[in-house]
Amino acid sequence: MPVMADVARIAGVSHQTVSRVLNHHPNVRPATRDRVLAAIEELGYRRNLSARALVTRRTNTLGVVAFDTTLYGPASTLFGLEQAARDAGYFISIVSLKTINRKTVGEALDYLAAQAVDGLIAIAPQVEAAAAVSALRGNVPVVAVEGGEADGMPVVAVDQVRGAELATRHLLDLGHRTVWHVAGPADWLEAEGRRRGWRNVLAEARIDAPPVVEGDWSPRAGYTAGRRIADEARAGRASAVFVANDQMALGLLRALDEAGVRVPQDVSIVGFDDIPEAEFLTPPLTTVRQDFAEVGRKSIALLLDLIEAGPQAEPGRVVVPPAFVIRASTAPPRAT
Amino acid sequence: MPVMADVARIAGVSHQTVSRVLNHHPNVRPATRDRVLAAIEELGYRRNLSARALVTRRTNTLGVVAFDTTLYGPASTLFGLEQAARDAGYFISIVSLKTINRKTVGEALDYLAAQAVDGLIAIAPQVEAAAAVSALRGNVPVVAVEGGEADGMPVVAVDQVRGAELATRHLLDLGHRTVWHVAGPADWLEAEGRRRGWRNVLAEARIDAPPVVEGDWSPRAGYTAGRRIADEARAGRASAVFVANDQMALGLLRALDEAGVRVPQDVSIVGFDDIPEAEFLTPPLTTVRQDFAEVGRKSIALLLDLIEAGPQAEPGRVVVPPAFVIRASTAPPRAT
DNA sequence: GGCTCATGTGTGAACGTTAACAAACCGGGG
DNA sequence: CCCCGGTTTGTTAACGTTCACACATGAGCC
Repeated sequence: MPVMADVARIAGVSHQTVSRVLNHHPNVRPATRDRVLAAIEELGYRRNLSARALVTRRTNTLGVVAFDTTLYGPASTLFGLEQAARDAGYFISIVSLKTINRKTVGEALDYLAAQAVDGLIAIAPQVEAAAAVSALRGNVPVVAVEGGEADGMPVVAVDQVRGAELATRHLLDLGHRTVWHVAGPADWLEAEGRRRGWRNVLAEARIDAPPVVEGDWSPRAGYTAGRRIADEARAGRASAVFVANDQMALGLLRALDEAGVRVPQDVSIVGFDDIPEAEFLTPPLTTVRQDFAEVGRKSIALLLDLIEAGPQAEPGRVVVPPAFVIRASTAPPRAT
Repeated sequence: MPVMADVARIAGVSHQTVSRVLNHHPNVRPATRDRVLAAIEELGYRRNLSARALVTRRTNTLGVVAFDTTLYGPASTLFGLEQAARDAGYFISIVSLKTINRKTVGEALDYLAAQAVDGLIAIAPQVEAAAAVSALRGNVPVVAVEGGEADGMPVVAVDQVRGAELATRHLLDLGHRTVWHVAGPADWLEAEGRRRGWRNVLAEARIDAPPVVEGDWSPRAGYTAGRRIADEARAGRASAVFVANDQMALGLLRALDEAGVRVPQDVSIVGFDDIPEAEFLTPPLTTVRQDFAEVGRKSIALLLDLIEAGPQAEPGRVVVPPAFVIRASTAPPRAT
């Protein structure tokens, strides 16, 4: 493998001049630059990033701590993150956690610290995760994705509350007397936001909120919730449900079908996420779309700002608006 | 940040001894080792990987080239890969491609080469992708995941043919006269394998294969295929379908439902992948499960072997068996 | 013509680690 | 007592970059 000195020899300059060309230093005569570039081309030279990192103390690598990257949301965010980082000339190193607690988060940060990442993105959807990252980060800049406002960490997130409000209001506007809610796990920030948005709208409309049906995001939880909802529907107490994510909505749809409760004739359903499957469920699901790719891009942009600006930059919170997608799982109630 | 020399001073040894302790060199007196370890602990010292990489010429980083990591399969494989690499003390650098062709693959490999990765995993599900990677890799060891036997690259893959055979045979065993197939894109290796398995079983049973219905993995394609299948079913020509993946099966289910074709009474459906949603579709989907995590682990293991062994290692092909999961979308035909 | 100043280029020394070699130490056998 | 081999430790020189500085060169000005 050729090194800088080889290029320098071929181009008839010093290695320092080669370095200057590579780093786009202004004070290089065009003719010289061309000679160097030609030599680089000729030798197929690539600079050694380890050597560079050693002296500049920057690795050009960003660390990402994520949780269950198998789910559509995190996977899409990751994709956006990776894309944006690459465009910005950064490398990305990912740690996917199976469980989130202080210990696993600590190990993840250790692992990334070992790599001397220049910055950190924490996909920290749980209250505890955000806190753990905040507590354990050294003095690396950190951006939280979908995190809370915890401890002055800058945050990039979809406006969950607004999304939930759109969903709930849509159901009320259709004429439903009230809206049930199948929620995500209580310690997830997104679940909390969606719950709040739902509650906001009901409160505003002076409607007593039905009890929250707890779930864990999984289709199975949605199925279990669906049996409960089916009972309520048959008793005439439920005609509209806002489900905290599409996967649960899918399970719920299954349970309602089993119970002979028709959607949307008997019960209207709204989901959250707009997974690729949503459009092809039976019936096609009305849902709230999150632009995960945009979240990824915004996060990288914010993190790079932070790295440039140094620690004096103020936290800030970047919010990405959700979109509401109306399909066939919602309709006016039968007996208006 | 403390460096090796600082640790050495505190421990009263030379930096070289510190290095030896860190690298588990045998010839260090236990007492000395303990002193060094204590000093490391005291200072919170971590070694600088850039400096290490500079002199050892190994970055301890593995590159992964992937395609659409938003899908369940690739995302799960990635997760397994990441897990396994971390366990083995390696870092992972990922490039997710939006489109696969020689140019994009070339850029991806360039990007990873810039990082001087020690080895490469190519999630190369398309014929062309595998070829591109094979052609453009330098002399880095490469393992293809779900790739073809192209050009002597070692491959780790789920046995697609066998999975398809299990699915098709199951339908025939139930008494169906023939089995239709909704296939994936022709240039995907997995699609090809599943198609072959389906054809094998029909040929073995001396049944003329119905025309292949082409799809592109998406729920939408499944929906389109479903309208076709519904027509065939009403005409009494189709009572069983093997769909090349679960997402398409989902869309197909939707189309059949719309057309008033009942599953499994009128038509039996088998999918492929066992996505988390499969169990909660209406009806719960009989499908072929792929152990993506295992694929990830096996790939890393194979790649590390290759890195150790050097280029003389023979290619080899590691096959992960699929599992067949029977649920409620398959039944004997109505008129036996 | 000599001075200043900007521009372009080269020289040497880091950066923090590992590798190669050398030296010191220790116990045992002659 | 001395030499020999193995174990343990230290010294020095890489690895390939960038940074700080010094040195040319040439233009512009008095």
